[in-house]
Amino acid sequence: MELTERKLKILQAIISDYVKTAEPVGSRTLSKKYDLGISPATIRNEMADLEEMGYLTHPHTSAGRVPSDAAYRLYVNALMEKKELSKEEKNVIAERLHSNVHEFEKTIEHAATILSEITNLTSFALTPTKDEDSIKFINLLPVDENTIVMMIVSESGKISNTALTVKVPYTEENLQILAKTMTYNYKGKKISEVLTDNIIENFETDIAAMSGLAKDVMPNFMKTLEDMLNVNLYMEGLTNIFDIPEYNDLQKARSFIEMLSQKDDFTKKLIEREDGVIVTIGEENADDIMNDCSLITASYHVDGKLVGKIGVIGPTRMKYSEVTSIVEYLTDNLSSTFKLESGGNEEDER
Amino acid sequence: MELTERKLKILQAIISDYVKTAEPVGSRTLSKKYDLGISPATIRNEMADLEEMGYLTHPHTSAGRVPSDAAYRLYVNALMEKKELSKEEKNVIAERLHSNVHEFEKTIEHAATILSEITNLTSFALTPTKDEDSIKFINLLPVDENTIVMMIVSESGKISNTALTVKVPYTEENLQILAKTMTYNYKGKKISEVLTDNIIENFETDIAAMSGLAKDVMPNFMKTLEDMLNVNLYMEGLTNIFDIPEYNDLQKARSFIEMLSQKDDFTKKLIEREDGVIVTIGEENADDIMNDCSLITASYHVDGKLVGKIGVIGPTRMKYSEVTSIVEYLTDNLSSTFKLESGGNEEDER
DNA sequence: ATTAGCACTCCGAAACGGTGAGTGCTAACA
DNA sequence: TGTTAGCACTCACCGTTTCGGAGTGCTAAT
Repeated sequence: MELTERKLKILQAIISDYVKTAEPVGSRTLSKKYDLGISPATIRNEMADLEEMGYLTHPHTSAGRVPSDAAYRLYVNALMEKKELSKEEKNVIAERLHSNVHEFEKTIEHAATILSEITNLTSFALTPTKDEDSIKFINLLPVDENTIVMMIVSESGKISNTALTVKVPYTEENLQILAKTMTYNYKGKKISEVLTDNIIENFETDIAAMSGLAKDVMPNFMKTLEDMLNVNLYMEGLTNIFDIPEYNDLQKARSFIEMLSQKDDFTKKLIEREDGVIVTIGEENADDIMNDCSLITASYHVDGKLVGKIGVIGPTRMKYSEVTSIVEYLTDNLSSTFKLESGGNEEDER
Repeated sequence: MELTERKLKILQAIISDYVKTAEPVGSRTLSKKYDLGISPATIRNEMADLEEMGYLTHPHTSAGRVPSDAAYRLYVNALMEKKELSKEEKNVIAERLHSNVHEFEKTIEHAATILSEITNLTSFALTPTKDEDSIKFINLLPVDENTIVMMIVSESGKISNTALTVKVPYTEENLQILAKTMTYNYKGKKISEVLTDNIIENFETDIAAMSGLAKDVMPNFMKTLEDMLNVNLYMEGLTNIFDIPEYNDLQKARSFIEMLSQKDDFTKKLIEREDGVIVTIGEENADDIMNDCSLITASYHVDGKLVGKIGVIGPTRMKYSEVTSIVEYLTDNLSSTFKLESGGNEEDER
């Protein structure tokens, strides 16, 4: 069967109405509210066709029609006109985002807050995966007799440090030497490689002769590196779910919240998604428990290399056009923020 | 009216039964399940008395009795016998806690996880308030031409650092001098005082002559100090609420989750609570939205000075005896862990 | 091809009635 | 005088029924 112009119009009207009201939309309502120039009966015929084609469903015989996942997909791919955010909207977002840039992670978190407040959905933000990140230098600093601080700075500017207790006495000179040696050995190496290869072991035997210090330091070194690879997930507006009619039911609200509370699982799912603006609708989500959700994510870049993600999750019935635009604008904005911040000199246009 | 021995026994039985079943308990059930040696009719009379005295309520005429907040309070204060945890239980907790001590904050977070899993309630943990913490030393380290790292170590062992971009060129010597001067000026001062007094301004004028470096460094210094004062709230088992019959209702579950999602507010409430093991029941909680929750918190100590909190929140119907013991044991354990960690000298068994 | 008309379906809200757990009261009992 | 058995009464709960309305699909007329 052909998807005629008229069918598309009707479909669009149904989607638009359903997104607003969350009620199955009937032929009468449709012909009244949207002047399509045809009578309810005609619309009914068309709707029957659309249902046959898989774009509409029927909660039950005597109810109106509801768009299927396929309908939303069609809408997102073809029908939807990208909503250009107005100047004011853009300003609001940009201003709010920049009102709070003094720290990297805070900015990311803040972005999630903004996103949630604007869309009234549950939003999340993922700090960059640092697989590509490499070690810039390592420093060891004395604190007191049996405490030292190990500091690791990565190429991307991430700093991580740990206090560690050493059992053997140390001299400041020893520390310096160990730090220099470590820097010399690991500088430029990818963190993930340092962790997977058994570089550490080799190194330990090399240096063992020098001092027992290394024995105290190295295990912590690895742990700290692990921490540096960890991504953080921020989530905002979790309780917005309660305002959404689809989830006006204890079971559904429960499973939604439980799903998002499994932060590790959810993080993994997010990391696996492709970069760029990605929309997955209902059953397109591999995971069963997300089968009546839609997920919109977009990736931002730090320094052109590291990639983090930000996005929203909500019912399949959502304002795809608007939300997509907002998510996209936010990530663009984040990317450019982090380009400026890290380098200061923006000569490259990639 | 007198609270006779028998009335207390009945009350205790009612509480015990209600805590288990979450169903209003009737006179017949009571006389059958607990051999009090009196008939349902007698129990009814006593229950009527207890109701008059404010210890019981009636959901409706023909329902069993339900303990009031006052009853729980009485129970906690007088009736409850402190449950001594068994050796195994203690071992399980201790082992789990110590399986993961490589980092301070992680340990705290981990404690919350354990607590939630054991009690099946929603648990939380608060990192110590650092009002009392003071600065130990400050260091500035070169990274590249226009990036340096500022590291602040506090008396309690907390380390915090930030990368900052400096606009003026610097020499390593300059950094050293600035760091030394800062350390000299702030060492031993409480962080909160440094932030509130306008020490900074004075300092800035002092040092202005030396280099423009200070201008780049000082604002970041304050921000980092602020961050160091911030406490973190970890929460676990939020969705346990869904398994509790009292919250088997969208409205209630919603308000519970919303309340706990206001992390800032909730944190404030926790900080304001006294130290030690504190139990607040239902309407005893100042906040309206917590009027049908009970809150059990206890404080742990770091290095004998800083105080953090850990606890659970759940329906007023909870196993006070058990939960209190667990919370207490956990905090004791945390306190001694952090004593060991910082000091190294363990005088206690284990 | 479109539309008006009509019988039909089915959800959801409201009304109904029976059941059972539990109470309060009274009178008998030890 | 405290305790208990008996009994009438209450009321949430649950399944059933009823009814109206929104919406459909089909057919026949335009």
